[in-house]
Amino acid sequence: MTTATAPLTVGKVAEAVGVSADTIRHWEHEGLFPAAGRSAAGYRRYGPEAIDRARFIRTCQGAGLRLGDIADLLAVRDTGVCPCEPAEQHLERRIGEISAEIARLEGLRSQLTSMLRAVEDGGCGEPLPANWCPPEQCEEGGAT
Amino acid sequence: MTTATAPLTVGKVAEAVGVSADTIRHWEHEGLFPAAGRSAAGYRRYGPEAIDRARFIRTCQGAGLRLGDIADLLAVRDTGVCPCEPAEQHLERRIGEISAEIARLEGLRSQLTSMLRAVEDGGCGEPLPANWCPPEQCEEGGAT
DNA sequence: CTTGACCTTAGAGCCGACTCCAAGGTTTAC
DNA sequence: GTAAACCTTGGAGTCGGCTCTAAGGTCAAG
Repeated sequence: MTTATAPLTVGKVAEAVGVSADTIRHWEHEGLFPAAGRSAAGYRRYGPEAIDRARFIRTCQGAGLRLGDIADLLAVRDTGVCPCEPAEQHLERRIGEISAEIARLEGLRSQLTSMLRAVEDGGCGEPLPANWCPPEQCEEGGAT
Repeated sequence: MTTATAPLTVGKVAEAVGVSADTIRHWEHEGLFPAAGRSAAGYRRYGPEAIDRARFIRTCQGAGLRLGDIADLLAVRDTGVCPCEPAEQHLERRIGEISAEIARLEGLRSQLTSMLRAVEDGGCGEPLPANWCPPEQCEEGGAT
């Protein structure tokens, strides 16, 4: 059992989860990583659990959570309790946000699509609520 | 016909289209508005066409185009030609981007939804590909 | 012992579209 | 004539998550 806590450097942790060392340092700066232990020379040294932590963060990011949210979850996790409860709330909120965004984008897309169709069909007729054309030009059927 | 070109100030133009004067100045800075004429005191003075221009910009923004895209369209518009052709390309590109984003968000949402369901159902069982819980805890069926 | 790959720091830069600030000059309404 | 409401400028700040830089110190391999 004397496999000695492998003295991971920041770069090793980063590599293990597929991010840059800068990113890990950034996470530390943002409070997602507690201040790491340091070697004599001042290098950050991590135990293997740091990789779990980093992976956790990545997973949460994959789930669309922001660093601030993830910091919340980590704070709970660090008490030794599963962050499921707060995670539930974050997830619900996030799902709501995503649904709203999808709805917005779908509305936008259908708007753009009909614009595009109008442009393809009739050219400069009246493709838009506003005037694509300079007021002097293209004003053939000026129904204001 | 001597209604004299109403000497609109930046604030008037802004108000007419529902943005701030700062925004108009920002647009000018970004090249969407040509340098306006100035009054003796150095105030920007606009003719009524500035309102058309601003409205055009707002409409394009509503269509999800970025300022850079809109600047392109305006450049065409300023030659006296309808920007329908380039607009078509911008619209197509934008629609593609939006569709991709919708797809991404839908994937994300269904992922989050199933996570949420798992969390609601079973608690800390195995709601996530990563470990929500600190490695020491909750590890009941550790299939790595 | 040298070379090269790592590590350290603080701080600036990026994307997009504003928004706000200070400190002053101008115009307008009463 | 005076006060309020406008205008001017340039530059910094906002949000999010990095990414890059410079100028140095450290460590492992050969």
